[in-house]
Amino acid sequence: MSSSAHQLRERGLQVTAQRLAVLRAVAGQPHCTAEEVTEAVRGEIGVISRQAVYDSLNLLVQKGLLRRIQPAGSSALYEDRVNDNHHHVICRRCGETADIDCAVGAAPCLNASLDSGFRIDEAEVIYWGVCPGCLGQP
Amino acid sequence: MSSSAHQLRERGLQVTAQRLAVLRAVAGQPHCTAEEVTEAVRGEIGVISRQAVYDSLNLLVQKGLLRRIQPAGSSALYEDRVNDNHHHVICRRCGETADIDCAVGAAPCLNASLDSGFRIDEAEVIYWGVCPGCLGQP
DNA sequence: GCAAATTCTTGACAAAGTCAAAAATCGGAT
DNA sequence: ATCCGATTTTTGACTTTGTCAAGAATTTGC
Repeated sequence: MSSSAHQLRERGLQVTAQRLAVLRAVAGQPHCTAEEVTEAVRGEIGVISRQAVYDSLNLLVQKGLLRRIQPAGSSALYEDRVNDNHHHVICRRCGETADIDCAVGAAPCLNASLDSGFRIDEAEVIYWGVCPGCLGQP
Repeated sequence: MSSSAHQLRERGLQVTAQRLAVLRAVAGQPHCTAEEVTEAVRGEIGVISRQAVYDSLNLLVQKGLLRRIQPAGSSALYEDRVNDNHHHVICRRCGETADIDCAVGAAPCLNASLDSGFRIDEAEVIYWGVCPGCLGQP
């Protein structure tokens, strides 16, 4: 099995109620903000400090258990879909964020950059548009 | 001709020393921050308020004279290359940002999103890696 | 169960940007 | 050329998102 506790231990991290609750919060609400995580965790384990939320999120992102996206005009969002090269569509009107699988393949557009001199390790793609809900109300 | 002043008037905007200086600042230093714009403008016309910088940048972005990119972990950057579908590479170590033309074509990856229900109008791509300069010093 | 290391809490702080109202400037009409 | 209304800029407080640092609490290997 691969419980959250186990995943933490595997990476040399201590298992704490806060971290477990943060992981659950993100799993339960993909594309959530740090603030939404805080609220969800408080609903579950009572209290958590803002700093613990940020520490946990940063650490979990760094250890590869969570992924952070940071779209223009919004605070950072977190999700637990990791290592699967998907991208995001964001609604310009309501900010709704959805996952999207890139049709180009496993490494979208990575061939674009051969002559830049950079050693590139990630291509991040964000699509901007209007979501189905907002399309209905012009 | 298409001077900056002319471009402003075309869009129904008044021509002010501040706006012209902001446009020149961004043209002279692509991928600059609002703060760098402020410094450049102050060097040129003496004083400008922070609010005027933000107002101008926002307005010019909205009117299509500038483009804003907002990479994770950095403040917003502005550039005057507009309407030409280029993307960006950012160095994870020093933050250097360079332009890059997408090899995929004029509308990169836009086909990815047919089944999302979103009406997509832009695909924003940011490549993350290490720049030539930083590669030399490990 | 204990000690050392890690983690959490608390509270101050920082950066980036926005809000609102008053002052100044721009530009078309006289 | 000047005036007046509309737009733009200044000023200064405020908000949001996140970080820093030090001490208290928790976790975990022994």
